Amino acid sequence: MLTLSSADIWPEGSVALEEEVVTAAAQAEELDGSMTHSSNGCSSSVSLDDSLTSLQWLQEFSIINASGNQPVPFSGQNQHPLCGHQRLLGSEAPASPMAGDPASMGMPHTPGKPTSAAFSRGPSSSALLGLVTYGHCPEEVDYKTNPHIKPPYSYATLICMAMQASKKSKITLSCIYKWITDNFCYFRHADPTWQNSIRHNLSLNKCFIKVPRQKDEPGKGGFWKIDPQYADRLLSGAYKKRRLPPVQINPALQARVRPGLQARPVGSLPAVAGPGELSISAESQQLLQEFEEATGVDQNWDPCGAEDTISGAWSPGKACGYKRKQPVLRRTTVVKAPRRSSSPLLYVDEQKELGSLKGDFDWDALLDSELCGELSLDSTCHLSPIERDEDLTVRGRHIGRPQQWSPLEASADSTGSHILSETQQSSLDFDEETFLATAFLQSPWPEEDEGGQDKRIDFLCNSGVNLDQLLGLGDSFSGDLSSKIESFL
DNA sequence: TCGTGTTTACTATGCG
DNA sequence: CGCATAGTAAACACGA
Repeated sequence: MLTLSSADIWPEGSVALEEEVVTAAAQAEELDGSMTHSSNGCSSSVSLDDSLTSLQWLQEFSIINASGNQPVPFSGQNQHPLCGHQRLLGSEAPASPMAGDPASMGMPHTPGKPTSAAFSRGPSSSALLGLVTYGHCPEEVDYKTNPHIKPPYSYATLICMAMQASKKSKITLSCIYKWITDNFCYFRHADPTWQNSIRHNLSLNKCFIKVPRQKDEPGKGGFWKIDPQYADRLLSGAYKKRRLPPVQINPALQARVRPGLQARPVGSLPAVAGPGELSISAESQQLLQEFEEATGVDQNWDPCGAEDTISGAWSPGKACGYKRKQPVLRRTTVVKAPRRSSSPLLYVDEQKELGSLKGDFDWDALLDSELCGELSLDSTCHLSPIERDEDLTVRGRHIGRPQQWSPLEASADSTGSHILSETQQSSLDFDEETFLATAFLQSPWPEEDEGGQDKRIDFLCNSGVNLDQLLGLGDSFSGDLSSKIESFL
């Protein structure tokens, strides 16, 4: 039994265990296809002989472990301290198993999976909410369960997060894939070309260092680690994802939600969902129609894009008005058929192979983290102090109080869904997103009740991770940011 | 065959 | 407008 502390493994931790980690990771990879272990407890002690094979390090990212054998931090509805509206936490997930993942309708649900479903309010509305989440900010979208909204993080950041989440000095490409798909539902259903982008990013980005697999190590590919000197840049948001278009909806799912839409007038919706389609209540359809009318989504919706979607050749850019030129036949005269998205199968396979997702990355927990316990995200995605009157400045940006809600928010009633204007969206700064995400990574425990605190303490006791280590994260975190967080804590 | 890794090309976006 | 960054697509090589 070997216990790894975060100081040992991330990001500049001792490399004394590196060989063990590599070997264990290789073993884990060998068993990758059978990673169906359920959590064998919440201890953060990492046992090389079993936990690495079960990727327990990912399990440790379960913030609100709402599994049936774990106390549920939240029960019922909570007035979310951040956004000032009703939201359901933790315990809601089992009650509405598919709430956050309408695209997985019919898929076996893992009871107690900490699906946060921050703004999903039931199976009928969740799909809609995914669609109407306009100008989303990460704290308003449950990326873990919302298959419609592409996370606003750059691939480099996603990779970095995966690496950091792994708590290992190096991880395999497949682990990166897995972490991303585990924690961002979007990628479970998206065209798998994002994996190409991940690989492209790993190869091209100086931040990532390839660690070749030892000769005697079985498995494919090598390991990847983050260059510590770039880690802070990544985590501090220096590597920004370019601003997102107003709406990034997974057209593959959009097509399922709105089959045959192109044959209908703009703004209209199918009255009855057919087989294999998502069932959307009339109320939800009304909301969606209102949304479309308000935002003009359909005005920008290109039926040709839908065709592309049907054929599986989709990219987020295409879905949001990116008029790609006619494909230029370069380097080859052979026009390959567009790759059909294998995401549904992928998802099925994942469910079968992986069982419960190991990489619980609960965005609700991010919201409810200690950091956010005193901060909120207003409609402009700015952090706002809740309990305090004084304003805050994060990374040079003023943090204001929530000031306005979109009209559609009211129409979304208790859903609490935020519909942000484009201007508001444009104000979304990746620094803050990364800040929050990183803050979560460092302090992923909600401070909502004793159970949560107990778990946190338990983790700290068992994992050998102290707060300083969490806050320090080597050089991966800029000092000013750390001090700000510490001041919040 | 498939996963992995590299490379090139192109386009979009944001910013000075 | 030019540059840097980022995303997408594709070709290709290599090894398990």
